[in-house]
Amino acid sequence: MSGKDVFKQFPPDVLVQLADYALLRKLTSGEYLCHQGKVWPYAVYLAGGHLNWSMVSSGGKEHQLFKVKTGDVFWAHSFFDDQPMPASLSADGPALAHIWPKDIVLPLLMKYPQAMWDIPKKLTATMRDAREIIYRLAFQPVASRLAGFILDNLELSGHDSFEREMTLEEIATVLATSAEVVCRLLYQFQTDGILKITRTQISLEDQAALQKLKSLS
Amino acid sequence: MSGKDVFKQFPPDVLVQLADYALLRKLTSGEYLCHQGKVWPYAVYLAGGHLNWSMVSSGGKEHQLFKVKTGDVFWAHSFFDDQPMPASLSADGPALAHIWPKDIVLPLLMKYPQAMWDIPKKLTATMRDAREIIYRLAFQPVASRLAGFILDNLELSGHDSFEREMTLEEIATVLATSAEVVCRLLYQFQTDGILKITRTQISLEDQAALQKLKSLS
DNA sequence: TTATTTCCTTGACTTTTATTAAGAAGGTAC
DNA sequence: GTACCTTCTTAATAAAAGTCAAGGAAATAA
Repeated sequence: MSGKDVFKQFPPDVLVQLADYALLRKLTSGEYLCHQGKVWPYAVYLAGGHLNWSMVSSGGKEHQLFKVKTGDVFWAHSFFDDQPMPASLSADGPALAHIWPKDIVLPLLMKYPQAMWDIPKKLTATMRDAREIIYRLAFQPVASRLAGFILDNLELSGHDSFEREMTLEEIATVLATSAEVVCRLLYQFQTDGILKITRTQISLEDQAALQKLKSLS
Repeated sequence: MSGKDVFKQFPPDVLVQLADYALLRKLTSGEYLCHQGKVWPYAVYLAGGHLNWSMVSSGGKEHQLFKVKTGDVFWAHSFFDDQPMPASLSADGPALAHIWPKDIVLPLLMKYPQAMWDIPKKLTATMRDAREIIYRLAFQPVASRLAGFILDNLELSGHDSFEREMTLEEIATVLATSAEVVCRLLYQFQTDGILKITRTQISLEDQAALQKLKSLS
């Protein structure tokens, strides 16, 4: 997710005006900013912390689709079509969000088409993310999805090992599987000489094998 | 998918101008309008026939995400970000498409923000569709997805039975499974008294049971 | 510290899904 | 009609994933 691109296209005086109108929401860990099923026509600028964008099934299972990170802008679906939100945003740790109701932002967008043009750009980026999620669910087994998840985290950490700050349960909601399966696969990877794991740390032993495991569809 | 909403927001003279600039593409069955992996910055108005929006995995499996129907407008991802297309559009039967390159449409959108505003609306609708696909893949077994597929087709047909015009192979690409599994499940549904099937026809016997099967996650 | 809770780990088992192979049924071309 | 090709059907088998249950390890609270 890129930064607050849309807002860059507004002239300075409008930015000041927007800052004035922003509602500040301080969120404690786990608190919800918006709920699946509720109409919520807002734009969000996340000034601090992370938000989880996740879906809950009728059977109570959860699937986390992506995170909104500090500095990101999030445009709620309801902002555009006044329909209920298809998923929920909840704080992953303490977070600070600036939010604007549709009524405030829409007139400004109409006045500054350059700013509005950044919205479809941003939505397209989100659609590409969704496409990746579908690709993985449709074509890749859990082991491949887990391999991809680990590679992403290793890249983020910059090292060849990382402390995971997510529980197995949370990882499972990202991969759309269960904690037991994640646990078993991690140890399987270790048995295969691909990783070394402790209770909370994962370190890479064989990058090529992990890459291969990720991409094998 | 709704109709060509965006174009309704342009004044009549602009619509004439757009009609002039449109490139006409006649497609024969199976022909591709755009290819996954290629940059393709166009907007499409489908004047006749259907298009399939589908993804292919590195292993050669296909997953059809949705159809573009007669009268629909399709905004290619590349139109907004100049990146390669994440999936392909191919003709499902003969089709006629009007296409406009980004260079032509973008200046007009900038001039008529009312028209541009319909784009995020449209993209949001597509994102909601993608969300449904993810929901089904993440939470529902193949049997539930098939139940939903049948219910959708029954509703479209307006009767309590329909001739399927798709092969089992095609249905399988929609449900992200294999033709054999689809076949077996159909006969399973018949055994359970939910459907009656022939080689090409499906008729409903127990709507409640099918509904339940669909929603059980 | 001890008690309590959460998280991790593992085994046994079941269910779901995929794969392979073979043959039958229907359609199409000649 | 016959030959050919596509599609459908079914069985056998294998692989993948989910579930349940139990116990251990670590973290946290009292």
